[in-house]
Amino acid sequence: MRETDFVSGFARGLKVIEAFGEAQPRLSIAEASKRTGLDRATVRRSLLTLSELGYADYDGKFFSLTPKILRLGHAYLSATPLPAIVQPYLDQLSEKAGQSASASVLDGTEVVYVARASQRRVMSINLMPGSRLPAYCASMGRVLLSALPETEAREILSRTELKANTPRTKTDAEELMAELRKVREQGYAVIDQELELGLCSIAVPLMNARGQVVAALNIGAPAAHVAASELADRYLPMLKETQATLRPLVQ
Amino acid sequence: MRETDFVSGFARGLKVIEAFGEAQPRLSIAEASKRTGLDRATVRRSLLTLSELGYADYDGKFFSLTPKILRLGHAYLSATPLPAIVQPYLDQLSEKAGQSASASVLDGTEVVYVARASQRRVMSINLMPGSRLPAYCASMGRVLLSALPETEAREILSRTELKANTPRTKTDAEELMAELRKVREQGYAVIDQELELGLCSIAVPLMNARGQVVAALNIGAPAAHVAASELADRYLPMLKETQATLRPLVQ
DNA sequence: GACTTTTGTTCGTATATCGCACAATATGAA
DNA sequence: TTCATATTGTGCGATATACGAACAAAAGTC
Repeated sequence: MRETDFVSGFARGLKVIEAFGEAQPRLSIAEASKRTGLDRATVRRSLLTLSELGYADYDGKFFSLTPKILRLGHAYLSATPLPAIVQPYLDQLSEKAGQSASASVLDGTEVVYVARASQRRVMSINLMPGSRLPAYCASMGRVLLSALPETEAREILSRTELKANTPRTKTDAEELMAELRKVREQGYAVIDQELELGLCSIAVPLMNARGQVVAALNIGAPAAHVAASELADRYLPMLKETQATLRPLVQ
Repeated sequence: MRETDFVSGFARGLKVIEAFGEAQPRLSIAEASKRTGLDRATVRRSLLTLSELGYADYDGKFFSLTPKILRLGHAYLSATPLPAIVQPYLDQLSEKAGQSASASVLDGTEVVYVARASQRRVMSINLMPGSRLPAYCASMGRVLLSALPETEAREILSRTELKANTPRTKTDAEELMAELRKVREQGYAVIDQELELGLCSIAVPLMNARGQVVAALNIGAPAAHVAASELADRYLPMLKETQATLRPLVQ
C-alpha cells in the first residue's frame, strides 16, 4: 500500500472513538488528546465531526458517544452470520447450565465476545458482545490459540503482555504452549481463576462442517458454586452437544 | 461549528463502515462506492486504511469487516451503564415469559437495541444489540416517542418515512399522535403486526429514580402463539415488575 | 485578587487528500 | 477467441486538513 492510500484523518478519528471506554464515558478535548496522543486541535476537529454526524453529544465541555455509534459495530455483527446463529443455542445452553454462556472469536492477542447469554448472578466482570479479554488467560482464548499452528500461537503469545492477574495466572510462554497442546488433545480448555479470583470457565471450539475452528463456546461459573475440577463433568457434555448441533449450521 | 472544524475524510470513512450490512458482508471497492455515493478513489483509500488498521480484511478483491470494528461500538456499550444493568433482568424476563425480551433507546427516528435476551424460536427478524427499527411502528418506539413532548414527537414523525410494512401498519401522523397519547396514559404500547406480519409485541418505559424515561423494555411474540389482545394480560405484569425493579438501579 | 496551570480556540502555512481523467486489468458474452 | 463492459489502480492539479504556535479563556492555588 502506498503512503497516499492511507487516510490519516480517518485513522485518527477511529482512535478518538476508541479513547472512550468504561472508565471514560465522557471526555474533554484535553483528556481525549492525552489518551490518543494526538494534538488537541486535531482531536477537537474529530470530536466536532463526530458530534456533527450525531455519533457524539457535546455539552460545550464534555463529549460522549451516542447510540448511533453502535451502527459501526452493527455493520460487523449483522454482516457476520455467526452471532445470530449461535445466540439461541447460547440462551438454551445458559438456561440448562444455569450459568453464563458465550461465543467469541480471536482478534490479535484478544478474544472478542460476539454473542453471550448471561445469568442474573452478579459477576465482577461485565461482558457483552464486543467485550475483549486477553486470550492467554481465558478459556476461549486457549481454545482458539490451540487451533492455530504452534508458531502462530507462539507469535501471538510473544506479542502479549503476560501479566499475572491472579496468583494462579500462567504467565510462562512455554508453560502456556504446553497447556495449548493439552487443550488441543482433550478438545476443551478449563480456566481456574487465572483471569480473576473466583471465576472459572470451560470452553470448546466451534467448528464448521469442514472442521475449521471458527469460534469458541464457553460456560463461566463462580468458583464458589462450581470448583474448576467439576467443570468438565458438569458442563462438557452440554457444550459438546451444542458444538455438534452448531457444526453443520455455521459457515 | 466552522467549516474547517469538520474532518470530511473521517466522516467519509464512517460512511464506508456503515455501507457494510446484513446483505453486504463483503464489498468490492465499486460496490462500496455505489452504496456510499463517494468516489471510488476515496472509498478505496478508506477501505485500505481500515485494512491497514486491522478493522477490515482484504483479499485483493473484497473487503470485509473484522471483529476489531466492535471496539468502536463497545466504546459506547461499556461507557453506558444501562446495557449491563438491564441484561440480567432481560434474561430473567425472557425465561419467565418464554419470549424474547429487549431494551432499547431512541436515536433519531429509530429505536436502537442496547440489550436483548432472545429465545430459540426462529424469528424472521434477527435483532441484537445495535439493531435498529423505525420508532413509529415498534412497541418500544411508541413508548419512547410517547415520553417526549408532543411537538418533539411530531417533529420526529415528520422526519420519518411512514411506510406500511404490513396492511396493519399505522402510517397517518395524526393517528400515530393519538396512539402516543394513549400509550402515555396507559403506560404501555402494544404493536400488532405493524412491523412484520406474524409479529406482535408489548413495551413499557424504563424510568430512573427521578422518573425520567431512559429506555424501553419489551417482550416480542409470534402472533401465532399469542394474540396481540392477550399480550397485556400475559406479559404486562412481569414487564411492570421488571420496570419497578430496575427503576432505582438505573442512572 | 493575583498567580499558575490547564484547556479551548484561532491562524498561517506546509502537507495530505480529493476527485477527476485516464490506464490497466478483470469479467463476461457472442 | 474477440469485443464489450465493468472494475480497479494511478498521476495530477485543486482543495482541504494537520500541525504547532500563539492567544484566549477557564480553572485551580495560594
